[in-house]
Amino acid sequence: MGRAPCCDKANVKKGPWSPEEDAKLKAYIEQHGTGGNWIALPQKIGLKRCGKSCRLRWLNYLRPNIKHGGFSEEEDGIICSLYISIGSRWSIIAAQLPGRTDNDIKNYWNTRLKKKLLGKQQKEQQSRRGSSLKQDKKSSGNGESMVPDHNQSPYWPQLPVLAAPIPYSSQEQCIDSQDSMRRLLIKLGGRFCDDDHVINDGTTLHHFPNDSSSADRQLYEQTVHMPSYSSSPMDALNNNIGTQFVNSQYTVNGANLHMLQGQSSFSSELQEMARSNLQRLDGMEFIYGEGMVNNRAVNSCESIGWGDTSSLVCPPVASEYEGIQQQGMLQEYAFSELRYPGAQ
DNA sequence: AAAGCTGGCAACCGCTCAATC
DNA sequence: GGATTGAGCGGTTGCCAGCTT
Repeated sequence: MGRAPCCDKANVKKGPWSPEEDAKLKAYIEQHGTGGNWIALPQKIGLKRCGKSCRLRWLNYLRPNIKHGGFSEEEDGIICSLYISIGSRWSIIAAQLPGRTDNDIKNYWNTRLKKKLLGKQQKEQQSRRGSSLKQDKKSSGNGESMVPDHNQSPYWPQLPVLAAPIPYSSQEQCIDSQDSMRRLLIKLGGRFCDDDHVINDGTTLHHFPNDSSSADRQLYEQTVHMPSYSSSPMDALNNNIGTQFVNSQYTVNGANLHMLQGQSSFSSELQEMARSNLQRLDGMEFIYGEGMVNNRAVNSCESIGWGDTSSLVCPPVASEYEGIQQQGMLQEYAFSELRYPGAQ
């Protein structure tokens, strides 16, 4: 019954690998292969290491043709595209970058790429804010802005764009989702404005007085904010990926939260990121609730493993990953190009 | 020059899933 | 069919080098 124990944890060396250990492991694997059994490997070689540790060392460092550091713009683009499409599935992302390991990519994303993108976003926001302030001054003329002061607080313009275009099945759900939405916004590093009725389309700010008729607002939201999905949200996502959200803005009806129009490409990336990772982001549960995913109802309490979610994300990447073919890659490149024009 | 801080990276930990008994 | 283990994966931690004060 069962198999032999993995390793004697007390007799196992931890910490950095010595050149001698590296040499032993490399020489053995190059000559004999792993034999399909990592656990037995260290004993055969005479290494006081856990099999897991050997495997990791080989895969991340000793394996031939491993590249370290020096990520190109092209690789950046691929990583971003895939991260946004499938989330932090580093092994899958690594498989698209020959010579790169999942650990390397993970570290690169966490330490550099994420900051790089955030920095880019902040720059764009600042310049946009600068130009819109000029416009405000011009258009208001008398110095009285249509925009309430609170909208100029630092909390307002940095709101990340979040897509929540999935129709709610009930008003209650929508209202109950406020906390989830807040948590998500915080998690994504964004800020939100609690003030009612204020909508920012990226260039002008519209203020709905409290006594605005709901019909007016509904019309406004229908014509400007809410994209309509013909079948399912995810169909739309798949069909319009990379284009639709940039030009969309949303209000969450009754939720007192407002999504800003694509203030930057990175904002829409976060949108996508949020959409494709909903089941893994705390606070995203509000999006699905009992909503539809690819035309099937999803119970909000159901735990959805990644293995079950192939239908939720970009098909070429998530559902048929094993053979990501050129078609898939081309899609990713196109997607990337939309967000990083000229980056490749 | 030294102490403290920060960022990058290697390695470990803990979990899930598949394979095996 | 259930128990156990191995493989693989993503998240986290700890160390170290470089930078700042």
